[in-house]
Amino acid sequence: MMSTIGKALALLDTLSRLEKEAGLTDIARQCALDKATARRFLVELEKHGFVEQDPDTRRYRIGSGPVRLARIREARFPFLRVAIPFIKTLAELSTETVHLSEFSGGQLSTIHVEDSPRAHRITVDVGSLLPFHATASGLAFLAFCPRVEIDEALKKPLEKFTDYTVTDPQLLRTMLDETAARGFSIIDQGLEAGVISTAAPVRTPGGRPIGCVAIAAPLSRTNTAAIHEFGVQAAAAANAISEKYYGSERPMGTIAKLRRTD
Amino acid sequence: MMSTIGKALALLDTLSRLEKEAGLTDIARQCALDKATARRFLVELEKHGFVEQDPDTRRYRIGSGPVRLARIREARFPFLRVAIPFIKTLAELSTETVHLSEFSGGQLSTIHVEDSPRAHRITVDVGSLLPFHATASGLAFLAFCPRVEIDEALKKPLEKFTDYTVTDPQLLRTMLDETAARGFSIIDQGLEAGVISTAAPVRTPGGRPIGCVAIAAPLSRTNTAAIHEFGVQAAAAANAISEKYYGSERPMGTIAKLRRTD
DNA sequence: CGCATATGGTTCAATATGTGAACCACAGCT
DNA sequence: AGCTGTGGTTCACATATTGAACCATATGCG
Repeated sequence: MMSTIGKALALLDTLSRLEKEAGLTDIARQCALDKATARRFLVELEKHGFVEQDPDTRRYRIGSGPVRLARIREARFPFLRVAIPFIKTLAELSTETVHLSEFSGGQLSTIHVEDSPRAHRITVDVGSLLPFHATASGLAFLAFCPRVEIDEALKKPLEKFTDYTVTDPQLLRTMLDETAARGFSIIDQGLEAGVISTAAPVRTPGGRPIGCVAIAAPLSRTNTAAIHEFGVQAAAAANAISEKYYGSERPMGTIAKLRRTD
Repeated sequence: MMSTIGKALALLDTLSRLEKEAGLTDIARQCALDKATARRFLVELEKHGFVEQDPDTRRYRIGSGPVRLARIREARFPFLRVAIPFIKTLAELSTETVHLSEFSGGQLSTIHVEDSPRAHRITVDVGSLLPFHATASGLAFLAFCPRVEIDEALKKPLEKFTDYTVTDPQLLRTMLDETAARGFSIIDQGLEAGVISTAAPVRTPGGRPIGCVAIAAPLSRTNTAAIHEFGVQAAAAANAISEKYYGSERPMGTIAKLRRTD
């Protein structure tokens, strides 16, 4: 069974996914918890500032506790601060929307977006989740994970978001192999029709992916060559971030050759 | 006894206070938990991205889970975004250090600071905690809280930070009354010698304080008139933030008259 | 080298802790 | 009046949490 802590954090998570503040009954239902249990959790979380209850409406929302922790985390581990300049440059270079994701709590979520300067562009919301099998980021992340984690990810039911979403584990495996070999992933309309994306992982010196740099473009104005160029650029940016972030430790195997020779 | 959730969140909190990443034994000791318990918590927290374990050093640090939540919180409840311009303006106007605090988890903590442009200035760290009885912010916050919460706050042992720190509950009560009547608080060297501060609460339309705007100045270059002027400015800023933040709902009683007539 | 003492991590019986059906109290609606 | 929806509370029962004692490994040291 899931621990109490796990349940409480899951509650926080669902509360964060809700469109807006929610009432006790709602929250309990959404989390599949008893009303009494949900309330005990909420009270406990509130004591520590992780949730707040509006004194008027009595509805609950995420509190400012996480904000405090986030500031400390960012101060010690300034992933965003390091990565954003590269993302910005990449957005200018590619003239397409570039977004950065981070792996956290078993999910890959968008942590920064630089919009394409063009009028016709892809928009991505900060905070949105990126399914492993249906997005370039997901694929790029998974491709550099240990075998076990790939197996586990592909074991779960894979949602079909568009007519083009690949849900066959076997086919996904070959796509992952290609991604690993190439250093970047390409997904054609996996999550949304009309969008093609490419992504490459930011990795620790040990080679573990911690997030991805992705470029998303309207399918209508791209071709194979352009996508490959984007992929190379994304890989270069991801690699540059990894290096800058972790200092100039050993430049990590497989993907190193992809660094642009500039 | 404290709930499991409480203990886990307390662990997160102490982990956040530690200067850097910490090992299992350290963490267990700091949180007064058994090693086994601490580890179970850490594992559980890690599953949800609230802590990370460095794969090499095996030490633990705050994870990126809180960052996700914080972004969502700030998107829905953009306190900082709304408040910062006012804080900036106030810093320019007063030429002293201005800081913004927020109530969370039973504590008042600093969430933003605009430094004085002067060389000789007070510095305040983002994240630092503001004791209710010894800071202008604490006093301003408490002064507009319901009686019960004042009683509770004054019941706790009150630390004496400097020779000037007021720790007598009775005297503090009269100071709170003055603060409530005036709309802003003044604390003379309550937390640090040589520093005088004034603060005013940001409040919900219902009148509940959610945080404070405070101005901190070196005692040596201020006088009664200047401090009062700062107080009025802080109250005006706090009020402006409250209004902007909560829309133009009813301008909330007591403090309304303090809005600057500009 | 061997012994001592750190560290991170694991086990399992005892019990403190969390659980949830049933329970209020209140508010809005018919 | 009743009905139905909230938020919130209680308490006997069940189970998740606890921590002393336990590894395994690593570092320090005479």
